[in-house]
Formats: sequence, C-alpha cells, structure tokens
Amino acid sequence: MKETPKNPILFIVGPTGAGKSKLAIRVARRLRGEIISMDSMQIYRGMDIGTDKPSRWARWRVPHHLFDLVRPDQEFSVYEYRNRFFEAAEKILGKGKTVVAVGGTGLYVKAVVDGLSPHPGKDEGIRNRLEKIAAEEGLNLLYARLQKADPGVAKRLHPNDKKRIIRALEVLELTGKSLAEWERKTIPLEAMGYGYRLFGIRTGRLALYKAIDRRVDCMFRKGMVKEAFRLRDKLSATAAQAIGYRELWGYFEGKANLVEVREKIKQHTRNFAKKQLIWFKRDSRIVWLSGTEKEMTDRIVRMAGLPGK
RNA sequence: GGCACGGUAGCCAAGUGGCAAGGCGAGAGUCUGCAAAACUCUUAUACGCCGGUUCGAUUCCGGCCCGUGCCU
Repeated sequence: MKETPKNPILFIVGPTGAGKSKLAIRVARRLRGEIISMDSMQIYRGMDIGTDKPSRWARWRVPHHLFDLVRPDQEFSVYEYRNRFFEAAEKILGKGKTVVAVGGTGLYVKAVVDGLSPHPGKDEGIRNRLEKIAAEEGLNLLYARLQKADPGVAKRLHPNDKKRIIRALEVLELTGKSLAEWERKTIPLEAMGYGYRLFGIRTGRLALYKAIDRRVDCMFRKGMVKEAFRLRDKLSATAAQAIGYRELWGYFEGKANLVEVREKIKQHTRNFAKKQLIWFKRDSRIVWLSGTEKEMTDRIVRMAGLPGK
C-alpha cells in the first residue's frame, strides 16, 4: 500500500544575522507552514534576547516549535534534538501542513538530514575516567590506545582532538564496536520516507558583519544585560558558553567594562557566523538564495513544488 | 621641570649579547550524543629614533622622541 506523500520538509539554513527567521515566517505564511527551530541555544528557556528568539508577535502569526525545550541548567544533546524534531515534524505533516525548519546549528541540521547513528549516548563515568587519564598521563596515551583499538577512527581524528578521541573510546568501551561501524547504520532523511529541500541564505560577509553589529546593539537596548544577570549561576556549562552571555560574566565580576564586552560580543558573533558559513558551504545540496526577502520566498515556494496559499 | 617605569606584528604580551615565545585578531578548514563547543592549518623581513661599546646589539652605554605614573 502506498502512503500519501508528505509535503517536503523545507530547511532554511545560514549564518546568524542573515535573516533566516523572517524569511521562514514569510515562507510558512505562504505555504501553510509551521516553523521548527534548529538552534542549539534557543532551546533554553529564558535565554530570549541573547539568542534572538522570534518575538511573540511572530510566534502568534506562525506556530513555532522546538524553542524553550529545557531549563538553561539542564543538559541536552543532538540525539534528543533529533527525536524532538521528528515528533514536531510528524505533528505538522499530519495536519497536511508544511515543515519549515530554520536554524544555524549545523550539527542539528546534519543529524536530521543525514541521520544520527544509533550508537549509545554518553557515559559520565567512562568520560570522567578518560578525562582524568588525559589530564594526568597525557592525551597521547589515549590517542595511542585508540590507534591500537580502532585505527580507522583514529586516523580521521587529530591527536589533539580530545573530545572526539574520548568519545570514540567511550563508544568502543560501551559497545565493543567502532564508531565507524555504528555510523554505517545511519539512516538519512530520504530513506525515512521524507522529501526535503535545503535552502541557504547567501550574504556578503561585510553586509553580514554589519547586520551582526546592529543586532548586538539592539540586544543591549532590549535588556540583554539584565537578562544575563538574572540567569547568572543558573546556566549549565553549555548554556553558559552562549555568545552574549559568556562575555557578560566578566562584567558582572567587575573585570570588564560594558563597552569592551559589547565589542567582544560582536566579534565573537562574527567569528561564529564565519564558522557557520564554512559548515554550510560544503553541503552541495543547499540551494543558495540571494536578493530581497520576497524574491527568496518566491524561489522557495516555487521549488517546494506546492501551490501557494 | 625632577624622578621612576615603559616603547617588540593590526592589538595584547614574553624574552635573550649570537636561530625573536605565546595569546587575540584575520584567512582557510575539520566535525556523528557538550556544537554559539572543540580541534587543525596559514598569516606578520615586529624589537621608538640617533650614536657608541662589541666579532656580533632587540638586549649593554649615552643622547633624543613618545607614553604612563609619582613628585614639585
């Protein structure tokens, strides 16, 4: 028996400050869509101004999903994200509507589109033990161990890449199988029966950097400092490293002045945008859009292969 | 005006009588359960100026210029 084909999932990716959210709303309004966020920091409740979450008004106009999933002191993972994504997507598609997935967290996009292999999650005990070995006896030891036990994975990792070396050893210890072996079981989106389209917003780097500067100034006007102050000491390690917040800790301790902090935030946001650009650049499936918001919307709607509203 | 300290790459900064650390930034990349993270590569003929000592000075000496602090 044949399933009725689902609407293709539309992904809109790009660097921070490129205007993804606004474009997504426009697209969603045209296609009877709902928005799913693909952002690793907007999942935290209360971190609103600093992560530039869509306004109430925007959320009222179009339903938004996968914002405010956890408290900022809670842990989260790509795995969990991926599950939540499909939960939300199914709900939307079930209504005959269109999923407009927007975001700049490359890893999350990848986990959804290319799949995530079914290997087990982290094991705090193993991780701590390996961390300790790395600290006391040197990372080389761990790398050497990995080279012996799993030469294939060792080869693709740099000897200084502590996080991934430990992760590879962890999976090995937990399952007796190589990470690479697990990865062969990954199921990409199309194999799951979903159609999809990837769109990226192309902007000149200078224009993007300017937009970022403006946005950071705007965040300060909206009360970024107050928001961060309220959240200080209440954030998990991951949430506390969010740009805009992590720079302010120094200010609260009297170690930096606000002007410096603001410039640092701008700079770090630019660095981040650059990394996002690099991440998405290599994905040849992405259709790159430029022009006005309306032109980009038209193009997406046309390529989505669906009638407009 | 006097005294003290300082002047090293776009910025910060260590250091030595004989190849001048590092960090930030910038550029290019990697990425499978912390990802706004982590990691990699590339990047600068940089020692304030003028003399002196020396085989050799960024380093020691003298003068000058500039900055900072203190004193009058």
